[in-house]
Amino acid sequence: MSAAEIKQSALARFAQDGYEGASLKHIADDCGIKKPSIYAHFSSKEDLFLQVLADVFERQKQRIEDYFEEHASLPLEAQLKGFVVDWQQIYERDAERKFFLRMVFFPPSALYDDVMNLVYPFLDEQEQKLSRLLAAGCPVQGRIIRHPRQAAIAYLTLLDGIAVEMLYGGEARTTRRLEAAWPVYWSGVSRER
Amino acid sequence: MSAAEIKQSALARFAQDGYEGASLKHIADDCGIKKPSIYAHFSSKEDLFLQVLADVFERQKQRIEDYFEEHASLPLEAQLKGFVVDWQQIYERDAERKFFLRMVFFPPSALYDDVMNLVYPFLDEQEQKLSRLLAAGCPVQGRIIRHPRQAAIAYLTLLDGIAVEMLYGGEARTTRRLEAAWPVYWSGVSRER
DNA sequence: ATATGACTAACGACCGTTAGTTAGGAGGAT
DNA sequence: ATCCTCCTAACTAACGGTCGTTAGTCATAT
Repeated sequence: MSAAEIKQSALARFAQDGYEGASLKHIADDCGIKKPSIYAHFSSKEDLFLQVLADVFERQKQRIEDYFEEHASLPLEAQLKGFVVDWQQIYERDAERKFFLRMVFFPPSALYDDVMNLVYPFLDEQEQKLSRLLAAGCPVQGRIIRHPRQAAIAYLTLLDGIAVEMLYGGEARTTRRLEAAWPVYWSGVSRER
Repeated sequence: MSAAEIKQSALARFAQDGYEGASLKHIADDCGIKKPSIYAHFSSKEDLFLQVLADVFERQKQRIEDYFEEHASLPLEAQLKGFVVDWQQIYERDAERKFFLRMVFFPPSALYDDVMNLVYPFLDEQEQKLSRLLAAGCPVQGRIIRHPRQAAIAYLTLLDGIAVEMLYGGEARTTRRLEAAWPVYWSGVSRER
């Protein structure tokens, strides 16, 4: 049994039941060991949680970076919409996103500061990156008719709206929402109709 | 001490700490009684929670209804944007919204079905009402260039995106998000630029 | 020989809950 | 008016269970 396997089980439990709702016994059961064995790898529940949290944020950052690097040659609209689709597809089979969203929206109140010290820089960086992307992809006579920052904020709003539906709506409802909201967003920020 | 006061304290605690994270002791302390006294009014923690939940959904429904009735004479855009603003302003001083959003997004896993039996009908009704509003407000040669249902879904997506920012972003960030995203939405669904 | 990572046993604290008690107020009968 | 009764809503004490955590032990592999 490795620390990585424990973190994986913990991730799933934290995502499903929250920090307070997830017990070390459940986590231990999930990966086939006894509760005190966790303490051979982590000094406390809090320690386990914070390590999972840091890992998730790191991977999340990496994944976003990878996506936009891989699809840099696509037209801007395809890049942006594809990112949401990609996000959705991974989410379906990935407790990581649920954990991520849960901790961003409702961090355990005992660890509020620890969580938010990761969340705020992450969101700011994401907004800046998007602003640059929107500004760079559409120079002087480009298609975007909004200020890049405004288009970025609106995009993040859309992203969150989709994310919310992911949390409880299932795949069909999420797709429906994306297909309805994307054209509205795109025609709202671009010259196209 | 009345049952209503206990429910109010419970609401605040459930909103802040979640179902599992909120203990009866905390709730009792908040309203100045001892823990077992809660059982004079509620048969269990679950009972208390479910009563709070039902109340919140009832009031939420009522509030939405009242808003659109009061502002029925306004132009459609003002009605729709005003609703978001109204929502935001009430939220600032109201644990009720936080509770509502928390339970919609991350219901306690032990009571998942009870919560979702309230959530799904609520959301469906809201979508239908919005569709009717958008369809009725903009007949044949109206301003909306989208199918009413599509405009409604996109509106709900916007609403959720704003709600997310309310949860952790504070008032300033929420306003910034609304001011950025609203024009994008409106020009995306209407003839106006 | 030493270190790792499992284990069992048990700790104190807190959880939701129940039992049993008590103060206070309402209503009715004398 | 006063007594008696009943009900309500609070209380203290304590229950069994689970929580996170620690101590101590033991097999395995380096």
